[in-house]
Amino acid sequence: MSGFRPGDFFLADCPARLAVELIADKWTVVVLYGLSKGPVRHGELIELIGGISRKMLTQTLRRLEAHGLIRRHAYAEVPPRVEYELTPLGATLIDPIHMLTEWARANGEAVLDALDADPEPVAQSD
Amino acid sequence: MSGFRPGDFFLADCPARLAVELIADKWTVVVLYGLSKGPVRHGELIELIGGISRKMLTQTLRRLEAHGLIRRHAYAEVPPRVEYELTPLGATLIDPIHMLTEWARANGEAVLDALDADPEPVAQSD
DNA sequence: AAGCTAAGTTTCCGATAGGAACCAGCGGGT
DNA sequence: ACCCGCTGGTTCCTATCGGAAACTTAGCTT
Repeated sequence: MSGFRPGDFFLADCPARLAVELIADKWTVVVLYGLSKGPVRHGELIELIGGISRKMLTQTLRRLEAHGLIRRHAYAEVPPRVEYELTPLGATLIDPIHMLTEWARANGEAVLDALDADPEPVAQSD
Repeated sequence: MSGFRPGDFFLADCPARLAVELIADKWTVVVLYGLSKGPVRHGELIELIGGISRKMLTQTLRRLEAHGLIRRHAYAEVPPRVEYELTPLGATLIDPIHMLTEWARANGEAVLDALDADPEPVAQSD
């Protein structure tokens, strides 16, 4: 075909695809990054991240918890206090995420330049 | 707050967030990976990737083109032939993507284990 | 003339995303 | 005694996402 052979991982059915789809949504990477420096409370994440709704945060956290990437710690206090922190497994994702953020810092502007160099009607305002 | 100071990149308003949101959708990373070994035709990508619809592929390719990550080459032939390839900018994304796939290869199974260790009703079958 | 081909596009429709607003439990002010 | 508000979470509702499948275009084969 074009350099790939049927056994190549990542394309079609393979565990890598599952894993990539796990983190390839709007908030997962941002939330993981927000937890990268230690335990953080729900409300702290809300203002830290900026732009995420409570619902999406809770939903993202639940999914990460179910996938074993973070751990939830609810303290029986009033008002409630809930902290989230990376598991050792989750911590292994921080390096790849840092590579992405490094790329973004280095090339983000080039992407934006390309965007308004082609003012084609792609109808989206990323 | 919890180790972050206001100037930290990535959280809230910053170019890194824009860039991460650019690639944080279901297909972008997979398509870029599919192009990582040289020019590929539309139809080749369809069967190479497996599971993507023509519509989503076209849409993803258009967006990547608009962001300057890939280049489209349409040959005036019948039946049509269109090849896509990474731009130099797009090629810089391959390394971060490889880190993700390496992570996935190493830890994908652990994630799946965690998933069916918590059979909580998260109602999704990633 | 009919049918194939490859890349797109369009239409239809179910699934998902995501914001606004609401809920629960309890301590404190008045 | 009553209401307020703090915090994490959930419900409701709509806009968007995204897949399946039909349609388009134009030259070549049969």
